Amino acid sequence: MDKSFDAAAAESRISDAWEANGCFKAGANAKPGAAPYSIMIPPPNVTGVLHVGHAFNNTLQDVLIRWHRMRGFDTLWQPGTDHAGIATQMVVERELAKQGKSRRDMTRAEFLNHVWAWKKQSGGTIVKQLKRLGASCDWSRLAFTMSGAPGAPAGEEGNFHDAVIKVFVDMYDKGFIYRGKRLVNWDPHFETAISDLEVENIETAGHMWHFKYPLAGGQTYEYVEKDADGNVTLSETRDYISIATTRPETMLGDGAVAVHPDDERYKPIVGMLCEIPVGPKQHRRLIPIITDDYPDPNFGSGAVKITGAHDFNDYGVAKRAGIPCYRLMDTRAHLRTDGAPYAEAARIAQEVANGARVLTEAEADALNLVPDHLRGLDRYAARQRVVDDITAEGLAVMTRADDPRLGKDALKPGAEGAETPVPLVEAKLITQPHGDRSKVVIEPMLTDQWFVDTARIVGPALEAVRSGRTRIMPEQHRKVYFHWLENIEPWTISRQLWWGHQIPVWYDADGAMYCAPTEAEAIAQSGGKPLTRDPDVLDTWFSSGLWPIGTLGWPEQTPELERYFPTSTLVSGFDIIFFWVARMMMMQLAVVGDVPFRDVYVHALVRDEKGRKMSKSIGNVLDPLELIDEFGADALRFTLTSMAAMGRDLKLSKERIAGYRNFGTKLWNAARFAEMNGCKPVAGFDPSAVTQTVNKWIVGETARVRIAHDEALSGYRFNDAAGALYAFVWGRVCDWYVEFAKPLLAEGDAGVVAETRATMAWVIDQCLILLHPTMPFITEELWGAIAPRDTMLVHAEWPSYGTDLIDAEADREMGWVIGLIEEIRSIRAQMHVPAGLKVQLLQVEIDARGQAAFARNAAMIERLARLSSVTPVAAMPKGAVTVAAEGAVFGLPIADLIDVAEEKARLEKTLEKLGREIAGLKGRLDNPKFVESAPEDIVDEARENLAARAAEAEKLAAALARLASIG
RNA sequence: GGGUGAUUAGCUCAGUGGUAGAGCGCUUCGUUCACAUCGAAGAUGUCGGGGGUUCAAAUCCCUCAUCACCCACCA
Repeated sequence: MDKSFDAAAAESRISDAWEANGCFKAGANAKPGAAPYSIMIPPPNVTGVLHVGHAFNNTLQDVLIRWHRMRGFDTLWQPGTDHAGIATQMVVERELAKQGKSRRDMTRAEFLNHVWAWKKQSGGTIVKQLKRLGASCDWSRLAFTMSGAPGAPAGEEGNFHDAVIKVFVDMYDKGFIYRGKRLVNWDPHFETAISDLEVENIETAGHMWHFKYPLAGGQTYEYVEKDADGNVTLSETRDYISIATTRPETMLGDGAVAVHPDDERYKPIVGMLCEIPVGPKQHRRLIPIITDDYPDPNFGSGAVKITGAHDFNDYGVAKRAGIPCYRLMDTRAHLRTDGAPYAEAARIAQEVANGARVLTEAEADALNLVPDHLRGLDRYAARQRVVDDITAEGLAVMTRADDPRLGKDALKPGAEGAETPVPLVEAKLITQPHGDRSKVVIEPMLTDQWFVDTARIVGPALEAVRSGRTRIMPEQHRKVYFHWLENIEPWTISRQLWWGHQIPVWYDADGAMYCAPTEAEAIAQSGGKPLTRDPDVLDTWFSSGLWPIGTLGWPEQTPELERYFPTSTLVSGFDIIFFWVARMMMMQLAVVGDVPFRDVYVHALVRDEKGRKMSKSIGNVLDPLELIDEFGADALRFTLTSMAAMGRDLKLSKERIAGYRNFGTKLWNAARFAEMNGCKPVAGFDPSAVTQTVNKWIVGETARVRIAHDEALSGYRFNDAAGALYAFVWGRVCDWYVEFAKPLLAEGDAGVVAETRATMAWVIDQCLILLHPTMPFITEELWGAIAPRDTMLVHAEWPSYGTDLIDAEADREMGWVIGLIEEIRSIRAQMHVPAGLKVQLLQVEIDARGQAAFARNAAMIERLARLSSVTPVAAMPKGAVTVAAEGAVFGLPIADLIDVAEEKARLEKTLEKLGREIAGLKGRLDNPKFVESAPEDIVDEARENLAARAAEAEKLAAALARLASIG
């Protein structure tokens, strides 16, 4: 065997062997009559490359799957990828752009061919990367959320598309899906609607302008402001109403100005008309001043302009008050260029405002109220023009340059100075919605879209978690889940993209809708009319919401669906609880009436060592593949598993991974030691039949760690499971058992040597088995290297031994031996005894139990404490250092080597510490309430502790006294 | 504006009622035949502040402070 594990060389070889032997296939290694255990992989984007988050998520899944597989469950880990509508279309369009091509120059079918071609070429990347991590998915079942879609090339067959379409049609028929013109989040970059969840609200520096809307016909009113006590603080005659806005360009689409019904300041003018201070003077529009509960009298001027087509709040007000919504922008958020010239549109709008005319929604939408000189401008360019125009006209509200409201980032055109009036433009932090993919500011847009009426299917999803039919762990995420579902809004599912599942709805010439799985059926429904299909596709999450049943063959009642659904565990990051987990719950319950999974384990985010989210722009991204290259997949996996404490973000650093790489090397060398000492696995070895104390002890320790590991993993406490294994392998097996075994193997009689070899081989095997779920590669390699085996380690039998292997007497004895060795080592180090020098141990007094323990383990103690001999003496000689152990006193005659003062200091320090402990224990035991109320075992433990500490203190006090007599 | 979580050794973090641990780092020593990707020994903590419950609090409750994240329509 080499000195260390060559991960780079071994990993691909081992991976190939696992796959070649079908080790990961559904049901592989299942015991007869085994219970199913299934996990659905969160499908990574087909465009994706493996990042640390994937590595984390999939490591945890693999640990669970490998553990269950070894335990003989009928396992399925279902892999696959997601077509990721927007993300993929974005990538392919970018690729096309490099070749000077654009989607707009080709037909839909042509573009989709490009996407499929791209998917074929690079869609397998992430799958290969998952394999490098060691993910033991049943790769023969690799699924894709667009398989079987029309236009899919050979090799992309499957029925996922059919399942998605069937669900859409069913939900449409039940009325769970509807179409309507609504204000939706519009991404001007991708030119599509997106759902609420795809919007990120980001606080950005912005401005709030204050403008005057003149009252129609030069009317005036007395504007009165009062303080909280009702004292008048301002009273003046005004011919305008002051409006504050962060988006002046939307003034063009105003349909009204709203004030709160209780706002005394504006009561005189409610019902009047005021003028929008933009556009050609001769066609300036007048709009009504209305009341609504929405305006907050304490914010801004208390008056809000109502632009129903470009603001969600305004939309609500407009709907309530019957104010028309005038759309100002096109799909790119440029001001509209279509429709009649401004003069004509403004005239019609004015008739509406005057109450002389009523527009239908469609008529209002067709009206382009953008003044001619602003048409075609980008929204931000338009904003500047509008502000300039109004300011030039003198309709900006003026204030003094030292007005604190202006803030340091306020726009202050013209002269500076406190006495100089400037337009009131407040510098303000504005929370603005951004597209999570495009990063551009979202424009609320009035468009026709498809929606899932989530309120109608949310009930069962709430109930399933409330009742515990599906468990969400850690518990805190239940609240998040409940909160979101209890306040759920309709889900916008249509996207104005080409890559995705096209909505199965057709329209006839009159606009009547026909929803059917195929065009032929839609035509039949219509009675044979010519139809055109809705061009939109479905939100990616609509199809991934069907991932559990879709991958198992639904709507066919396949054996896999029968066997593995509902799935056992879902492992997901908290960031997609709403996007994915909640929607899978709702949709599976709505479609097949059952929960998609029993347990949901929600893990945290991986961050960099400074706790920042990893992002390309910061440049702090750790590439898992590079980490695997550098440290091996096992090291990365063990690190992630060790850090997977529930509910907390984890900060990943290379140092930590290096530490666990070293752990692998440690294991490797323990196995190497075993090999070099002829420790071969013995068929039929019975761990309960060993006779040597040290062997009994390590067998018991092995049982302990198996129990601890399994309990931890059953509760999804991955870090505890990994920690227990680490402490056992390094802290018990390597630090002690291997060292104990050395003298036995070198000097023991034939029987002892044979038993120790067999035990050592067994212990190493147990280490490999127990570590395999977290460190599959190195353990598989060692498994094969140690001996010829019937099966690969991936299919080895998981042990079930329990506490019956723990021998209390062996435990106690080895605890005593280890304690004694540590004590002697500690004294040697503190007294500066040269490490290589062997010293004599004097046995001053020892009870029968200690005598026996010492005798059985003398060779080990001598070796590990570096003793030259052990000599019984009648009394502690002068100059010997006292070594106190339970039931015994030893001495180290190292007088000529030590400094009396130093030894005195050592004893005093130890005594002081003991004294504190004794005082604490005494204090508790002297308190009658403690003895009465505390559990018996706690009290007993305290008593035993006190006795042991007191005995030790006594011995050390004696030693100190003796030392004083010398000095 | 709501909500959730965090605050423990120099750093990163475990620890859900019994008197505080790990890894890394640090100090000293070590070429003992598995391993220097190692070994031995060691130092370092008013467990964020304050109050309460309890025989007993890092742990439960209240409060304050700071930080992080999520959700949210203040023009």
